[in-house]
Amino acid sequence: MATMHNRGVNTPAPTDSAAVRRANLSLVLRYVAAHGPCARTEVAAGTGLVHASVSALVADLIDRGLVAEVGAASSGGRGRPRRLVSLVPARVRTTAVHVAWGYSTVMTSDLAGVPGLPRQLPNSGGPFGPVENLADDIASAVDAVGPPEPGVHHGRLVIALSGPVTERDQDAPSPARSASHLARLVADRLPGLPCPVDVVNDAKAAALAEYHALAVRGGTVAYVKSDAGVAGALIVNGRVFHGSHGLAGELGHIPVSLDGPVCRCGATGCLTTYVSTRAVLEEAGLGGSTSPHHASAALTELDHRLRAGEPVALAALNRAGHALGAALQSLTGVTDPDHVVLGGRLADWLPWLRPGIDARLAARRGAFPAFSLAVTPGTLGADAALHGALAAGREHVLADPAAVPKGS
Amino acid sequence: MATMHNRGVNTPAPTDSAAVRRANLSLVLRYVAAHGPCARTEVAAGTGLVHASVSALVADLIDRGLVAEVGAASSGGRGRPRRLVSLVPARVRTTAVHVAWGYSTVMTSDLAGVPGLPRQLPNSGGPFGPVENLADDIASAVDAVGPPEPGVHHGRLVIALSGPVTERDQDAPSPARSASHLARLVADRLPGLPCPVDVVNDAKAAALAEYHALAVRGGTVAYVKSDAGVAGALIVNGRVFHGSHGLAGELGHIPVSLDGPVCRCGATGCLTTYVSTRAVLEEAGLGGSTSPHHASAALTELDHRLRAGEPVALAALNRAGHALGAALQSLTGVTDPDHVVLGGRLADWLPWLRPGIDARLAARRGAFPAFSLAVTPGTLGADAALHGALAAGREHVLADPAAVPKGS
DNA sequence: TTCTTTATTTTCAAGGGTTGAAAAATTAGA
DNA sequence: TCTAATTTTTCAACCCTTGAAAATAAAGAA
Repeated sequence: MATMHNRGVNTPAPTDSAAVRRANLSLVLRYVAAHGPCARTEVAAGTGLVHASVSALVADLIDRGLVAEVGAASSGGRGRPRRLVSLVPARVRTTAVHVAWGYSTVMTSDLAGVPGLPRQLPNSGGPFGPVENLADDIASAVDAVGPPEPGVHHGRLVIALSGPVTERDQDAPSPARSASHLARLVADRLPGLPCPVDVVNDAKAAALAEYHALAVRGGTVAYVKSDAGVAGALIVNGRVFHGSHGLAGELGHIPVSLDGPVCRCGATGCLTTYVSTRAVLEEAGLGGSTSPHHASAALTELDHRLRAGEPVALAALNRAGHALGAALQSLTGVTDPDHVVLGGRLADWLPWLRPGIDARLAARRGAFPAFSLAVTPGTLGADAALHGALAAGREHVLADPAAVPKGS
Repeated sequence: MATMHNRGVNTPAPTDSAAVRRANLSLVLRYVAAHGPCARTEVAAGTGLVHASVSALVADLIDRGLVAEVGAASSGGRGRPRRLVSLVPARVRTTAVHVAWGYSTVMTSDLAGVPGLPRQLPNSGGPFGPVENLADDIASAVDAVGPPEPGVHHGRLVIALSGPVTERDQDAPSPARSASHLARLVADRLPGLPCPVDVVNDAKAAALAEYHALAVRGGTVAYVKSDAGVAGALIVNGRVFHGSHGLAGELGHIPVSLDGPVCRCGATGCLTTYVSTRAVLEEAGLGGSTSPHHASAALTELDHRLRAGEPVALAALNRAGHALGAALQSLTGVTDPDHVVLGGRLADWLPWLRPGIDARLAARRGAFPAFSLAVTPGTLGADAALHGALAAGREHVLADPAAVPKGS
């Protein structure tokens, strides 16, 4: 009797020559994308591939429209002039949708990462509503930007979301709220757009975007933001680190003190109780109302008072800074990043938070000579999640150019 | 003028058919190692490779002596009987050395992970001495177990070490104390053993060993131990996670409280000040002397008092348990592991630590339904680092069987 | 102007890898 | 003794990279 064994989920798939082609196509495309117009010789030297291979690979990429010749360039000396090839950014369009409470935002980008203008449109609810409504909202947002022009390949639709639909199916509260189910619902509503649909967590997407904005290669980068809630994510070697249940990098409920305020989560001394917008506003004497409108006005008022040097406001931020510093101390002890990016309100507040952060990290700096940790404000503002979703979409094309069809 | 571009450190190397062969050889070897004697058909079904490929790959592995036919096995029905192939564990020997203060321990293992008896021998110092002495000690430890028998391939010599020689060159305090320099010194002293030499951190090696002992696949596992000092490591998908400066997982200096005792590192409220052996002994009224002999006696005495229900001793452990629980709360918030293994003294103390740990983690369990975190004692005791070093050595062979030479 | 030199790109045979189909091997049952 | 069934091996076909040789194209020299 023949025993049929299926490969386990963690068993790698067999490798064949197609995988080799994929990897080398990706290598060449990334090189051209990163180094601008360049000759085949330069690509060969930069990638370690041989001239002959580069010729074939570039020809393949030209067939797929991802790369084009942009004329010759005599390099000073004699000899056959170099024929420069360059990325064709417009060949691939990536679309990202971010669903918030009351409105959705949609944005596209080309392969070079140049984004189109973001478009906002009202929706029927938020990420916490029925999943069918969610799919409707996403589909109409995508419809609003219209179909891609002929000859433009639609690479991927990426949905940035926070709420009960999670990035990985195994973390979803129920099968109906799994990423794959939402993706299928959206795809069904967009029959004219036959492209893969991904769901990413919005905080993780924002982290990825800020990581790319740093323009560092590799390393470990942590991202912490505070808006409605405190969230965060960890980027390791350019990829989101999920952890076992998709909760890695979520610093909101890190304990800062053994006996701090009681958090909504039930624990005591969570970071959230020190640095959330609500906590800071209350500590500054500006709390009381929960309406979004009032909160916005209160934030403006807080900013005025901070700039005016009002002692109560300064004390509130100082308290938050020390708490955040302690959290970063924990973060550093566990994951040893070299960079922390602060997003949301934390980016605006950083000047007033920094003394507390530095005080907490000073000891560590002294004890470990090799230790270094840069703490900087995020540069992308509220659109960070959208930009990250677009970057995730582009990454798929760069990693597997063979998925873009050949022929004009 | 031709511009020569070298590939950047993070740029992947080009892929070729040799890489394909390597990957598939590894796939087949891992399958045979994990599933015991099995027929080629079974390997094909389990790996996704085609019969023809499996035949060729198995023949290659037989050539290298890593696998052998172990006779036929009629599978009940009619048809040509299956010819079972099995791992040949004795084909490869891996050696690990652990250097401690005053003595070194050396152990070997075959490819199946069955270890030889550990051997201890006195050395001229510890990991903090001159690197030349370190190399001498390691070389004489390896000499003590003798050369491998003819026909046995020596896969790798792995050195488990804690101290100023770090696992990665970039984390070393000076070039003279880099892992590659030590490896070269050791290799020079062992001219008869032409095999690669690796240096791994002993806490990280112990973490890897405990991970393998759990027999889980993938996931995120954290390891924390307390002996002379508090250390730890993080295993992600079966590999050590280093972080940016090789300090990831080092929980010793996580802040547990904003205003705790002052630590030697300069910060306040570090985990070390609550759970280190010294701190617990002092808290239990058994501190005072720093001699190793006295500490050992004090630990035995502490154990007696704990079992007798002595209130001061119980209080000391309770304090440590709550601190450790808070640290695990931080750990969970940052990296979201599904398993924490406690090593060293912590494994012995776990029964008395658990109430504090559980109290701290209870809130988190309630807030995140999907959250789960098992906390278990390590099962490998003091030899964990050696076992981990051996596992790291075996992993190299399993990942690249082509490095083992062909021919008997 | 023509020839030589130089640098880039393409072409081509060779070698290694996987694959699918056919052939060979081997045993149980008719 | 023959047939069916199952496993293993063989073999031609195809894909990919590689190294060397050929083709291409411009600058400088005669």
